[in-house]
Amino acid sequence: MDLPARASITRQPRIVLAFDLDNMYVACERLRNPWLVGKPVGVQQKGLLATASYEARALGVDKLCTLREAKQRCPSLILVNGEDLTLYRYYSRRVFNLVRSVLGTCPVEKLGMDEVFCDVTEMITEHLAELEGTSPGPQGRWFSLAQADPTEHSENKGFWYNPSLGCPGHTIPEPEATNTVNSGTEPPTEIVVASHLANHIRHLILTQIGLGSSAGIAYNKTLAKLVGNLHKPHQQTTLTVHPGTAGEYTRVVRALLDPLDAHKLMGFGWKVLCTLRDHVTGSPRASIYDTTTENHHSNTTLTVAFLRQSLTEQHFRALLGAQNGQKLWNLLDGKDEEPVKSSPEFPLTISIEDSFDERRGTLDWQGVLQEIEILANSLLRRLEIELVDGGEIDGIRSDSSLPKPPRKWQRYPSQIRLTIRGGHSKEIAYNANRESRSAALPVPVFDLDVPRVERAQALVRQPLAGLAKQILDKGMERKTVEKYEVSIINIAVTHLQITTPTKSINAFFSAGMVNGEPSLGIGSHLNVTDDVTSTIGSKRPRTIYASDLDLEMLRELPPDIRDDVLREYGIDVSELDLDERPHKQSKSDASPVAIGTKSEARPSQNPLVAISNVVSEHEIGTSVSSSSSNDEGPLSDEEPEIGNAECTICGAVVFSWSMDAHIAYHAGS
DNA sequence: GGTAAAATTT
DNA sequence: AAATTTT
Repeated sequence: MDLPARASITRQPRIVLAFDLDNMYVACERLRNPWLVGKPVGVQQKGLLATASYEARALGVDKLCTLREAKQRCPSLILVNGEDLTLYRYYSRRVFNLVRSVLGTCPVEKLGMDEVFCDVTEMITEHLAELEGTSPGPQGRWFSLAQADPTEHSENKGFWYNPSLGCPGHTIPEPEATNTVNSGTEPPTEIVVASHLANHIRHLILTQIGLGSSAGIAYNKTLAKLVGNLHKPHQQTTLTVHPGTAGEYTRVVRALLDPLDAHKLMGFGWKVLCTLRDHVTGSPRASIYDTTTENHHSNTTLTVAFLRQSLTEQHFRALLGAQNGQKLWNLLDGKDEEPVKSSPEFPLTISIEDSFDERRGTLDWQGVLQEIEILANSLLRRLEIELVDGGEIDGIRSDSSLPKPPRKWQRYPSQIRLTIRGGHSKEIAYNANRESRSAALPVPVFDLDVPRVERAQALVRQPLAGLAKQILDKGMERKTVEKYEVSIINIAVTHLQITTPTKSINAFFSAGMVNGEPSLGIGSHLNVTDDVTSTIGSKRPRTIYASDLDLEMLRELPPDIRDDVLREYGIDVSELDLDERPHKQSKSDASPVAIGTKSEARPSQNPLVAISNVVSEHEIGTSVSSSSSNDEGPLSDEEPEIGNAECTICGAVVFSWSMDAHIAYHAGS
């Protein structure tokens, strides 16, 4: 053979697409409530602005600023509460499923909520092989796709593209430069075709799901992601140089990477940068949390060029570990062999957490248990949505008219872990003060015949209360003798398995005893002491009216899940006239319903159904900063702050601000 | 910076 | 099993 002996231990370069959904949270909120389209929108999580729409950024709103700053800079900013992630998970999964169905057997990896990597080497190679010896017709080339999900997009078996037009969108280097400056090196056909494929997938995501995206196309993950971020909303960028062209590749990639902050490369996180900085500056501990700037990565920006010139491969291996150091060192040259790993159909862990400020997070033992129970309940709810196959598609029942199939768990977590971060000091480094304990997950939590609240309560009694005790009694800070300071509580289930668990726990549901002691009152109906109930959440439960819910949308839900939703909000199903034709509702006959604060732990609406989560002016006032003069909070008023309006078409009463969207809903159906 | 999840290290 | 690190 003419192959050099043991030619490449190193892998062949892969053709990688990296997709990034544009402004995902805002885009999702706009799908739920089209009234938000074109307006300056901010997504709020706790007291901060998690993200802002491009309109808002144009008006001077920075990401990562406090709500007060945001409102100050841009009074017209519309805030949406984004603490409940259900809606984003839903779209994230739809995008992932769509991409996977288009690409067939090619690996598709989900990175977080809004990013997807695809290794399309196989697909491109096969396509090119089929084209061998043929020439493009008048319409160009036909790219035949893997059999897509027939129910959702049977039309889309492929797409036309014109290879002679080069890559759609931006390229690096620019095509002119390729032709004139260099000796006419054309981009490899495979990367051009991959670029067309990426373009088509973006088109599908936009037309079938309604989300805009950006993409990067390159010969490895790091570079694909990196160039994808170069031109952001609704664009794509292709790095056309092939690693085989060693000289040119190095030149182009270095020109690209050298001026960048190394932090932009995957793997160069805060810790790694601190380690490197300490050794470069020779001043160990110079880079701990900087309280003056309140910035985690600090002072000196380390560029890729600087790192490569001031340190060596050996330094990297010594400082960061032989394996990891080598990988990171190679990254400085844009060398990255990380394979695109197919994301499993089910995650390996599922966790849920809530954060607490001093007000909410200074709790006695009862209070801690109460918060844990709320989280446990949310977690169980999520497990049922995501792990139980009850004919759900993307978390929503598909057809309520079919006989209900037996609800079967698709995965069984076997461990449960409780993590608590104590203390509210600003000084604590990002991840410090976290302690976790884990235990076997009692099998009876899978018994769907037992009401979820009961299973949640049982889970608190065993084993969560015990785990909490272990954590809190081992040197967690407490404010007074009987108050604990907690800033984060997280509950995770892990070790998800396909096989049904066997280990059984005696009398799991029998109330009363924890470790031989009488159990503490946990359920809200139990012997909760004094003011605990009334201080659930940072505000008093807000009064809303049943008519505030979008009845039209609710009617569309299958009865069982709809009832479940309503039950969750404590709404008496009989109050709502859901199964009959809509009749007039006026404010006076709508019944007040108490709803807690919005968060993942306390969802206040079905995020897929509610028209939106727009935060009222008053709430902004409260959450920004406690200039609120009374402990009750301004929202304890009987009157809703927001005007309602009655739909002239169906008579439903909705928020005034959502009427546009409501009308649009009629138009669309 | 809040939330979720994975991988790696101890 | 717990803690750390990254995205």
